[in-house]
Amino acid sequence: MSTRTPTSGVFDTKTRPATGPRVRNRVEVGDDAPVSIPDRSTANRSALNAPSKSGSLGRQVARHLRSRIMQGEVSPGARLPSETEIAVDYGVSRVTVRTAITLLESQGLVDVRHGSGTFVSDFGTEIKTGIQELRSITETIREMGFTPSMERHKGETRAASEHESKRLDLMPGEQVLDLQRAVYADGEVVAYSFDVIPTKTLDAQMLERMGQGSVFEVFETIGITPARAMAELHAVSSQEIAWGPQKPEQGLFLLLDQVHFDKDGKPFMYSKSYFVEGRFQFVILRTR
Amino acid sequence: MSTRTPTSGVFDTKTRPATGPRVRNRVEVGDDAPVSIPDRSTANRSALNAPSKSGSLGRQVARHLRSRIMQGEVSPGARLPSETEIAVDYGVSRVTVRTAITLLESQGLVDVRHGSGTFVSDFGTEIKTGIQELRSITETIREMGFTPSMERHKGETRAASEHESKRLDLMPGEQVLDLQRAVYADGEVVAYSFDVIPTKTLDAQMLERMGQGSVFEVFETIGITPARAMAELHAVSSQEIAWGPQKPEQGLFLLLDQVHFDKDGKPFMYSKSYFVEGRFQFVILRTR
DNA sequence: ATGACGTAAGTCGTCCTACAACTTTGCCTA
DNA sequence: TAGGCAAAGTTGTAGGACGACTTACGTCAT
Repeated sequence: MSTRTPTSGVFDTKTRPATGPRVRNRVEVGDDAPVSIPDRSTANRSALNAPSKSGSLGRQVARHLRSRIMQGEVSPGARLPSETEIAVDYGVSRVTVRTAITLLESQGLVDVRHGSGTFVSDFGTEIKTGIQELRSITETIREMGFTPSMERHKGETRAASEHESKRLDLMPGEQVLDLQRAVYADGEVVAYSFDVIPTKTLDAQMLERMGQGSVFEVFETIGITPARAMAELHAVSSQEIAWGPQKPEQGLFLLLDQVHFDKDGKPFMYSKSYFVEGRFQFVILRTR
Repeated sequence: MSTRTPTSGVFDTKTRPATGPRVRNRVEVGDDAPVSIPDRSTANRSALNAPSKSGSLGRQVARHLRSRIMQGEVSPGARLPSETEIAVDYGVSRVTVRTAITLLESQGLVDVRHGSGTFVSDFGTEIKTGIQELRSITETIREMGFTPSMERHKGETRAASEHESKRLDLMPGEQVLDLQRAVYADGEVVAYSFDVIPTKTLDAQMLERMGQGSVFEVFETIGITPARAMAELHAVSSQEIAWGPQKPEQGLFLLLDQVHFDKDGKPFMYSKSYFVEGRFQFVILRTR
């Protein structure tokens, strides 16, 4: 069973220059047994209740399958159980399983072959680093096996600029929280984050908590869940961005300029994230 | 019915500096009529035959719906016809329409609301610039309303480097076509493209045609269809990349370093695309 | 006239059953 | 041994049905 491994190691980290912690997943392309998943008779049916109550059934199944895949329960390249089996396993209809699998396929996680089966993509383990995933930076760093930390450089309320008002759909002169922080992975700076948050719907206590932990967590407590983000990508070379003792000398950054929207399509945060070139690995999966 | 327009105009092009042709879509946030689509009785059924024969029926419908949306047939924010209507319109089952819509939803093109309908995302017209779409650069430029052109700077066969062999899964020393081209939009250079293509499965005539038009078109004729691409993003500042009279002086580029895979998961091209910062707009839609 | 409430129509979500299209396997035959 | 054929398994599509949710509208009481 140890044959194959076709495109394995295409994207490993060997070619990295020895420059600090390269934030990225380790690639572990596993076996390709045509077999599938342990016994687990009908346990997955109830597994849906606990963590993922939100969204349609299809989404819930997709989430659960996704986590199982990423935890390595199915090796990259290996076949998933048939749609019928999965349906029985989760106690849902095959239609629901199909919507779930369609979702995973569009995310590039699996590869559906007519008449043959559904296979886990060979770069399945990479994808969680993907840029189209909506996660906070610290969360991403943690998932990649590093210890994230942040250092607040600035945190004050001021009037929004014209540019910010436009992106956040604010009235001119409305108050915003201006948050400037450095993001570290295992003690090395990997990004500089500039967040702008309207204070209209926030009280003082929340503003305080924003500066400490994850901004998204605070939003979560008041029922605001990020649903989408529109981002622009830019290459930036400037000495005006970074600060502190670890300020990178070359001043090269990858800028992720993005507006975050909640599920109702309302913008609730505008952030510019300057990633230090070479320290943070962006992987994109493009699909047909 | 002319109310609403919730988050319209969040991403317009007003803030562009007057620097040449900014390759990007013009945003035309239209009305938000709950109405839908012109008459067209049952014409769409046959419309599927012509351009899009490949892929499942669901994919074909998705492609066609996609093009209709992007051509502005439905304004952003407006509702699509109901799934049943679309099914009748195209002469397919509602199941097929649902798989198509699921696809579009996962691409962020539409927003499906239970009990209400399917709505075109407010940034619908932007997304075609999206990075997760798999298209050639020239194709993208053309879709954005500019006239693409290319100028070949170099086109020769040589042995693959170790780095390239690894990414393309080649034996050491295998021959590759080294293609270096400048990409123009309306006569202004927007990118510098470095493609490396294994010559093993190609004859001389094809190698010649590679240099001229779209590389993907040539691959198409021999049955190789791009299915996925893994890309890395980098910010690059260098004077060694560009050439010619329009060589940008600041030397700032956004590098898309990617390997293209066919539907069998085999790599068939390795390309580095250096986009001149500020000339080419990258928009990313991130979803939950 | 105005506001709250309930009803009905429209739409998406899920289910069931059935069959077609495709892939893979393995057996059978020449 | 090589080729082809058949069968089993899997995904793709179809049609019908009902539940869940949203919206609009009409009714009724204030």
